[in-house]
This record gives sequence, structure tokens and C-alpha cells, in this order.
Amino acid sequence: MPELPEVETVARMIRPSLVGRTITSCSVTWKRTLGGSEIAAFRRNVVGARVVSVERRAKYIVIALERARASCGALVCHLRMTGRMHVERADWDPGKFAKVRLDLDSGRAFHFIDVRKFGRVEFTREPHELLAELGPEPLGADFTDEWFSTALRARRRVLKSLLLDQAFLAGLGNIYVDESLHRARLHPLQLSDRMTREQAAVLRREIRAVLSEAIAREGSSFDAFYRTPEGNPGSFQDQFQVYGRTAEPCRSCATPIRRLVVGQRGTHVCPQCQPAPRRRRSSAQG
DNA sequence: AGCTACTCCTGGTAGC
DNA sequence: TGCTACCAGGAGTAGC
Repeated sequence: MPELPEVETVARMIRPSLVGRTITSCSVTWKRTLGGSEIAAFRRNVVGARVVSVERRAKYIVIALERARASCGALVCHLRMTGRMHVERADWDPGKFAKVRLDLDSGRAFHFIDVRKFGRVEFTREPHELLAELGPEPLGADFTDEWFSTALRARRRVLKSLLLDQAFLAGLGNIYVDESLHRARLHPLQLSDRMTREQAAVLRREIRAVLSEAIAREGSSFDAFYRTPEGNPGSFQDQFQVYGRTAEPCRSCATPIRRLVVGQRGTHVCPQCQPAPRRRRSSAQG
């Protein structure tokens, strides 16, 4: 589903047609997409505002707005599972899953389309408050070996669950966690406080590599859902080592990929490349 | 502190 | 063909 590389791709593609544009009108066909605000209030907040910037933070797209050259808030958007964004000519038909439409002074219109209705396009005056709980960006300068190693060992968490925790590290989802762990030859059930500094450094390197490669390929598309704002699929799914490859041979050692469930998430491992952590009694720890 | 279960949603698919 | 049942999952929340 859309994770950091897909969200980054969407942000890059919609940015040129949004920045500098003024929102002239809007329509909303699913109120919950707005995340709690009334449609009338949303309309008052966005119509007449001008887009200053389009940035990605974790899996959020933040569309900053201004009025009379003064900041007036932002649209904080999340694609969740099936959200899509398009900026198209005014007569373009967004289809039956359209949720939010923002008409622009360019004559084009921004569309938020979402089959499963989990996605959000939320207006807030203080976007930083909404995003305050997020951990560091995996591709950012704050994500250092030193920080990662210390932070992993300061907690006693199942490794995969911790990497999915957006308050710990912001931007990874199910796919890229599975891929990163395989590349780092780490098992998803490994406990975070048992990680060596060397293992942490390898994992950090592989997380950054897999995300960078996926961004270069405009993300991953393997079902009907994720498409770039230009309507094209990404191509990183061709590079998957484990995700969605249950029972298929590992590309490194030919052992069949195994599927397990970790924290209610489908999880894919190579039992040979990613040996299971040694089980031990909790009372046996000194 | 960290875990599980549940919620929100619907298209796709397996089984009959 | 058409039905039912179940699966996928990001994030928030409740409860242990």
C-alpha cells in the first residue's frame, strides 16, 4: 500500500500543478475523509487560499496554504490503503470513488479518490501539532547509526512491530519493512534490545537503500490500487525479495519464502536467510 | 511498557 | 451465475 516511496512519488508529481494555485471552490462527497471537520467549515478554510508548498512527511502529504501572503494552515493528507491524488483538467471524470475535489484557478482540479475510505484530507491551522508524534525520517539526516542503535536497544519490542511504529521511525509500512529485514538478514520477531550495533547499522543501510531504490522506480504497484498521479504503476514490485512471494523460492538461496503473522500483519521471510531468533524464557534473562 | 483485539471499508477471490 | 465468507491493511483506541 502507499508507503514512503509511493507518497514521495505522489507529492513530487502533484507539486508542480498545485504550488502557486488558488483554490476557487470545492466539493466533498464523503465527509469522514475530512477527519472530523464539517464540510462547510472545510470549504471556508480552503476556498480562496493559495497553495504555498507540497511536502511529504512520513506517509503524509502536507499542502501548505496562505491568504494574503500569510500562512493560514495546511491540508494534511494520508492515502492510507487506497487513496489516490490527481490534478486534471476540469472536465476529467474522477470516477465513483472520488471523495474530495478542489477546483484551481489554473482551470484544473485536484481530486482525492479512495476506494476504501480510510484516507484523509484534513485541514488544520497547526500541521506541526498533527505531525508532532512522528519519529525521524528514514532518509533524513536525523536517522543515524548512533541514534538507531541506541533507540532500538532502549526498547524491548518485536523488531517488525517497532519498525512499523510511526512514532519510532516514520514512513515504513508492511512491504518495505519485510524487504528491509530480508536484505539485512534479520528475522521480524527479533527483539529490538538484542540487536548489535553492527546489525543496527546494516538494517539502517538496507532501509535507506530499499526506500531510495523504490523512489527511483516510482513506488510499487501490485494490485488495482496504487498508481502515480499520472495514472501509471510504479515498478519496484519487480524487485521484491519476499513480500507477496509466499512459497516462491528465495532469490538468494532458493528456500521457499514463508508467511507468518506478526502484530496482525502478513509477514514474509526466508527461513534460511533470516534465521528465527532463539526462543528463551523471559525469566532466564539476567 | 508492550501486546492483542477491534474498528473503519470494499474489491477481489476462493469455495460451493 | 451467484452466493457466502474471508482477506488485505495504516492508524487509532481500548483493555490487559
